[in-house]
Order: sequence, then structure tokens, then C-alpha cells
Amino acid sequence: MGLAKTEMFTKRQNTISSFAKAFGHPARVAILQHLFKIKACVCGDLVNEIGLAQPTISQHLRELKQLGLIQGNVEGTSVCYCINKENWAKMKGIVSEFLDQDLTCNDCC
Amino acid sequence: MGLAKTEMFTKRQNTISSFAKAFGHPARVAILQHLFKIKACVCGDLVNEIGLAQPTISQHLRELKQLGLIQGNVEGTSVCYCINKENWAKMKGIVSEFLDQDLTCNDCC
DNA sequence: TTTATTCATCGTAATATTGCAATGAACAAA
DNA sequence: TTTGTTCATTGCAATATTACGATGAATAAA
Repeated sequence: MGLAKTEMFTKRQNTISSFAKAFGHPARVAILQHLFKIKACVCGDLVNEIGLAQPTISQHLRELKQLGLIQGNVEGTSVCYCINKENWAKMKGIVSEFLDQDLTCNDCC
Repeated sequence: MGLAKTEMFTKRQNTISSFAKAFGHPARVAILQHLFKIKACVCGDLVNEIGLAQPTISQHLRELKQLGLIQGNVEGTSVCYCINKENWAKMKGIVSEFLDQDLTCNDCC
């Protein structure tokens, strides 16, 4: 019914999918790549850079922020967003462990 | 409008988000983990293992198959699904490159 | 104080995703 | 052939996501 039955899965499985969902939209991929590139940012730059409306960018930023992958520091009228290094590293560890699973396989395939 | 404006983004950005979307649901994470674990599988096993209805599992399998991450070989009345090692490795390379971006940052944050 | 700038939030419309009952297709066994 | 097994597909209902105009809150500048 459009509702992910999260209670059926392990905490780890839900964590992995939550992080993956964060990268599951090209706008958020682009936002993160831009933050990595310039190493600091304000929302207005992203609106020009990405090409989506300001509320849309703001909404994507909020999702990334709620997951802890970015942080925003208010500076006057603008907000300085950047990658949260510590949480990014944690996420990378969890996702990488999933991606790095053993590929050995029996004769079935 | 619920429509990702893929044409605004680079091919690479869309590729990353497509793969990420595949892991963006705990059921698909669980399916892949199970395939890794037993190294071969049929759909019926997954229905018992995961706990979702058979059509639901079949639908998730189709998405993973369309992305090339798994493959299914028909064996009599059952279908043997397993990880597509080559494509998994390719995907891992693309996603890892994104995750491994340089975390150095200026004094802004 | 007034005005401008910047970003967040609200409200809403459109599309996407998830889940499953019902059904179908393919094959094997009786 | 008939029956049973296995998985795919269809059709639908419910929820989630995406996008943006309008508006609000906060601050800075005039």
C-alpha cells in the first residue's frame, strides 16, 4: 500500500535503505557533489547551480540534514551548508559494508 | 509534481541515484543480503525469508533485475536468482567513487 | 522604520512507490 | 489429461515523494 513495512526488517537493513534513499534522487546527489566541490555553500548558490526552485532545494537540504549528512550554520541572512564529516564517514562505513559483501557463488549461476 | 527532473542532471548523477534507489527499500536490501548469504535462491525461499507476499517479492526482484544487479535462471518450475557479479562490481565502483569524495573542508564549518 | 535578501514552511497538485488479491503462464508429476 | 507448484503479471488501493507558488521569519542595509 505504498507503505514500507519497516517493522519487518532489521535495524541495519532500515539504516542502509534510509541512507540509500538519500542518494536516490539526482538532485540530492548533485547537491552533495557541489558541497564536496566547493567545501561550503549557501542555499542560493545551489538554486543557481542545480536549477530547481528554492523551496525544492530547501526541502532536499532538509532531508539530508535530518539524516545528519549535512549541517547548516546560519550566517547573517544566509545559511552555510556543508558536509557533516563524522556522519558521512559513519554512513560510508555502513553502506560500504553492504556493497562489499562476498561475491563468491556456487555453481547455480 | 512527484516527477524527478532527470534531464536537469548529468548521466552520472542519474546513474548513482538509480542504483541508490535500488537499496532505498529495506526489502531489497534484505533480498540482496539473502542472495549474498546463500549464494543462490528461488523466489519462494525469499517469500518465506522476508515475509512479504509473493507478488511483492517478485516486483522487487524485477526492479533489481532491470538494473542488472541480479539475474534469474529458470530451472524447471522455479527460478534461480543470484547476484550478477560483474554488474555488482561496476555499481560498487560508481557508488564508491561518490561515497569516497574528499572530505577536506575550509573554515566555514 | 522601511526595504531587500535569504532561506524555511505551508499548501497543493502531480507522479511514483509499495503491497497484495486475483489471475495467468509454464512446467512437472500423477 | 488433470493436478499441483512456482513465479510473473494485472489491477487496484493506499501512502510517499517531488515540485513549486505563496507566504513567513530573520537579518541586514538604507
